[in-house]
Amino acid sequence: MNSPLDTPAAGPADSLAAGAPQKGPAACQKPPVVAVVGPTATGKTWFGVELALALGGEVISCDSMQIYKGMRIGTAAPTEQERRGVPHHMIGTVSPAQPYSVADYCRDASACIAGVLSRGRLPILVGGTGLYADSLLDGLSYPELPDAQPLRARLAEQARREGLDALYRRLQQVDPQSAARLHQNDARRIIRALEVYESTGQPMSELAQRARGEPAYRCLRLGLDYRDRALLYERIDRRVDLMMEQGLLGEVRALAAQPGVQGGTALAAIGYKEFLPLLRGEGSLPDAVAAVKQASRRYAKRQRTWFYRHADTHWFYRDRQDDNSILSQMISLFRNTF
RNA sequence: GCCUCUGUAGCUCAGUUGGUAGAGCAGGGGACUGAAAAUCCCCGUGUCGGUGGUUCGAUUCCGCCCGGAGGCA
Repeated sequence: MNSPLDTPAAGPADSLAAGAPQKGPAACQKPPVVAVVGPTATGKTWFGVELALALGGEVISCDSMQIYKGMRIGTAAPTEQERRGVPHHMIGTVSPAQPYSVADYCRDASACIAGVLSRGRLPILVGGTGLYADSLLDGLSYPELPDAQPLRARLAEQARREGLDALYRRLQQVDPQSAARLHQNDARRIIRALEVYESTGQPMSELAQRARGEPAYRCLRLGLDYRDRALLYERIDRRVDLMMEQGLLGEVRALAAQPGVQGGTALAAIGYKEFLPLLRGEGSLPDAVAAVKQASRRYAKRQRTWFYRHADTHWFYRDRQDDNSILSQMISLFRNTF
């Protein structure tokens, strides 16, 4: 078999398959996963590939937008060249006309991870969608529920007619715990909580408690970031300019022209939604490009907030250390962990 | 050279009939359990261009200086 198991560089899968000594008593029960997280444009893709090459791994994308077909440029999904022969999963696998949710992601990504492990390789989760990463890695379970779309549409319509506070008051009666947790303006979550109640007959707060499962993997979380925020913002700006050179506008046009994508999740992606007015003949190209850069900066900030609250993440700052030393630290961290 | 307008938060500007100031945007912080690149919450002290004067008190009125815009020669 010509797997990385044969190479001395092979890591976790190696120790798993060969039954090498583990740290900790329960360590050998759960398979290892390395996760590379952080804000956009911090170099997650590059480090993911480097780690895969060094440790005998395959990359599993953890990105709510890279999952869609036909969004390569705007989502900065890795090209064949950037992948350098490392298999990548969960990129461009779903039609942009199709809704896709965390639950779908957890199901599909777990299957992917199982496949990677069965090949004796290390699964490396790479991406910036915090909800997806935590749901998968912390073992949140999403039980099968009936399709919520019609109910959701009905509730949204009701909010438009009677006002959101009507829905909020209803939630206060039906699921006071969730209502207390949610802000009265957070339409998205209020509707979601009512959805859960209507379709299951149980308050979301109770279901969520029961859905808190055991993590399925032993996970090493690696975070990438810049200490100097201005530096990251410069990188974001440059990357957006590069996307324009690569033909982002054409990609948006092609995507928007497909049947069934209007109003869907895919077109809500940063780098796409900002060009929609332009396609209708409103606004200027420079303004749209500036809007993409700004939305990306804000997104990076939200991602940072999300990932920083996870205490067991090892952070690396690319403006403090050179990439090779970060990489070798990551690798030795990996060897000490598994 | 003369005349007019203008200089207030990172940017665009408002305002104080003289009691040291506030909006939008930018930015910052936070939340997040089936749309998450989504959705939502909170956060505004800055030599009011500089310097003299009038005044109990000037960012506000007056003089001069410096910067910007326009007009006339």
